[in-house]
Amino acid sequence: MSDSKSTLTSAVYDLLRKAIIEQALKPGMRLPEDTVGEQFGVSRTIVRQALVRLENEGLVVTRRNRGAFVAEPSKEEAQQIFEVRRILEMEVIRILCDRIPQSGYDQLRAHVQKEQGVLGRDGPVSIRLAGEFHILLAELTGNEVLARYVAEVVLRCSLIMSLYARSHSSDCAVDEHSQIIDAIEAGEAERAIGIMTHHLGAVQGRAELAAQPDSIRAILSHYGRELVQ
Amino acid sequence: MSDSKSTLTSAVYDLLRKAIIEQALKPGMRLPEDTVGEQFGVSRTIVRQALVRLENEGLVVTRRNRGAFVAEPSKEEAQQIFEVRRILEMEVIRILCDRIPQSGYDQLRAHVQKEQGVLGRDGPVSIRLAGEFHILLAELTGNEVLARYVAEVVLRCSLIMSLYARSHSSDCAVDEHSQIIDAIEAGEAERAIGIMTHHLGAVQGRAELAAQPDSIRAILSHYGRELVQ
DNA sequence: TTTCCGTCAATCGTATACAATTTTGTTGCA
DNA sequence: TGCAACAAAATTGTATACGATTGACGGAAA
Repeated sequence: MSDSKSTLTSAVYDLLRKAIIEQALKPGMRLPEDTVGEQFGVSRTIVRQALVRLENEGLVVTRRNRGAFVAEPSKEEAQQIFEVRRILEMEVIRILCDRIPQSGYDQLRAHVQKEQGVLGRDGPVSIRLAGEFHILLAELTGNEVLARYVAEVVLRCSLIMSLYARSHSSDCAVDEHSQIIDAIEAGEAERAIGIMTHHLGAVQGRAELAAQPDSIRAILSHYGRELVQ
Repeated sequence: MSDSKSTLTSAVYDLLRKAIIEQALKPGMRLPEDTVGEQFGVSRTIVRQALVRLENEGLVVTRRNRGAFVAEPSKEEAQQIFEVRRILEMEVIRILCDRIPQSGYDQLRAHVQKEQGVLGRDGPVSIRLAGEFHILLAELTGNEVLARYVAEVVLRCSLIMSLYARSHSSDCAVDEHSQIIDAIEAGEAERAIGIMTHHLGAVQGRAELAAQPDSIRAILSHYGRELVQ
């Protein structure tokens, strides 16, 4: 992903992205170029380039002369992202049932074990790991373009969950991850797709049920935006 | 796409992207920040930001301390992009058969007419229009995220065609565009998907048959790279 | 008290400057 | 002639500077 790109820009980009996904930086939060730059000991030039990349991926939005903010996807946008995610991941399953590298199952099962290791806790790590399982699935297809898009929508889904979901409890999710692996290994594409659809539907459902943003600042900033514009 | 960013960066980005798609800037060509900046009368700061965006979309690659180049997708990468395009566009058809705005057919037919208007000529305009038909289809789904990804892969396919295809003659393509519209209007999802698959297959086939890059400079740069690294 | 307007601080948009790195050209030598 | 080493030019990576825009605060008028 970061190719052989400029070290500093990619470093800032990686850190900001991780902070957003792990909810250290919450949706709606401002990201002043000066502040971020001082924090990391780099100039605004670097931060700005990282922000451009983050905006392209939908994790950050910028308003002219106002600066960058962690994205707060609307419910419509969230719906669209989930739809695209479902489209892509269904096809990932189909491809994997057709062709999967030898080490694939080992990698997947190892990842699930990592997930089970942090199962009780409801922290940022489990959020990140849950997403990374799906990204790993996509990478195993060998199609890097597909994997990149899957990674993008999975990350944005993590952001959406942090906005709309009350709890990230992914207890059932981990179990479903195992079921997906089993179904792929059995070559039962349709069953695997069914589990994945159900899995994503559950994730999406948890987001939609808790329709209210759970942070006061998100609510306020939302109302504030309506007043302003 | 460019959001509310009426900035210089977006202007340079748009111009460069158009130039790449229309093959004014050919794959492998260098894009020195100075030169581009002088050409458009802006500083390197602006150009660099535009290049960052173009790289994120896969139209440009940059090598550290070496600068930016118009992307030269390998055949493997081209294959992957076509695969993702097929996945996305099939789903676009399915969605449109399910729901399509009233004005949809008018917009589509108007676009096909524009394509037929430039049918004889084999110039950059027809290349752009052919791609824009598919982007328009995606936009009609109402799913902006989906539309954005479709636009991205379509653009990259245009780049691939300019690398690997001997001729861009899209005579049959225009006709197939009409057939796709008809099938959608008739509500025959599977037939529409069949036509689209065949359509994309033909495009992909034209690219693969002419497996040799048709520009000497592309060949040389490829050999050059092998020697250096 | 409320509303309007002006000033001000904060922050961005852009250009430029300097350092670091790569590429190129040239010279000397085998 | 061919190769190696060194010097010069070109180009990128990063930081800083300055003008421009925005939003906030506060005072004055209705």
